[in-house]
Amino acid sequence: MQKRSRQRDLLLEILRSTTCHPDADWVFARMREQMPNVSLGTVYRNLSRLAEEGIILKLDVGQNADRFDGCINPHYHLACKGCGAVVDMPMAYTPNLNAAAEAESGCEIEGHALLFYGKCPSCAGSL
Amino acid sequence: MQKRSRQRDLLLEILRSTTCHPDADWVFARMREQMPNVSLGTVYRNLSRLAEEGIILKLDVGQNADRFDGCINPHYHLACKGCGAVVDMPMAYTPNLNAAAEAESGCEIEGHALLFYGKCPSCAGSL
DNA sequence: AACGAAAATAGTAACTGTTATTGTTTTTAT
DNA sequence: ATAAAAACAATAACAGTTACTATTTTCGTT
Repeated sequence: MQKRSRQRDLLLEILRSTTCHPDADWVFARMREQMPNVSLGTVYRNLSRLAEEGIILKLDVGQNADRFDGCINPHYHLACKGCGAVVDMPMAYTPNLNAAAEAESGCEIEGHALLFYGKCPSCAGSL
Repeated sequence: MQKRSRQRDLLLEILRSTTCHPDADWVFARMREQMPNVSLGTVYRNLSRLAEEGIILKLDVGQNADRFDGCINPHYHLACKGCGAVVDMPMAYTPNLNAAAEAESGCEIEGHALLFYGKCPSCAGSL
């Protein structure tokens, strides 16, 4: 039987109030500001759990640490080679890709992740 | 000034003779069969280096360990939730996606990775 | 072919992100 | 209010990877 916790509520609130696709450490730091004794394990445990429940999204962006996203409608991302940021791409999600992939492959497709690499608007042009 | 090494030559030969998108440990095991004193550090060092030089491909498939691919013409992959395998998808690479992404985003796109998740042909249907 | 500087290696220690463990606290149905 | 279940804080353990150091290999020069 599942029970609420102030820690998980705060975590979700923090994650939903940013667009920065943070990693566990960033979330931990924000949590500590309001709840100084929260432990890193709790952050990891709840991030995993919420992701498994489909309440948040876990992103694998090829950098060392996993990133998380409070926005769960399917969309694509760019990992910026300049500043390391992960930003949402303003382009339509293409559910057709799944069918296209299933067509000749013999695979059972459940979903896809499309990750662009390059430079975010702030870093483009600069270097 | 760059120098060849028997270790790196063997590594590349091994990687090019398989289609299984192995991780560092797998490569290490195959290396040891033919070169019993090779060290794991050497495997990691050369995998990174070859990937940086664009001679091989480093894949980030959301599992714990990075995977590597001796085939560098751009193509897409599926990470199988059943057996953990990473398989090539028989579908055309879409260079247009880069332009589409660049269009409204203000980003400078260098490339993209498209990863499907689901089940590979062997695992599809089974469970 | 031998020499020597630069590059690469083997072996090992260290580091990073994450998960597991354990004893305590919090939650919630009764 | 009670007590069982769930979640927690703190910390240890773990996996994958990188860094270090002393030794070996490569290869241009002699």
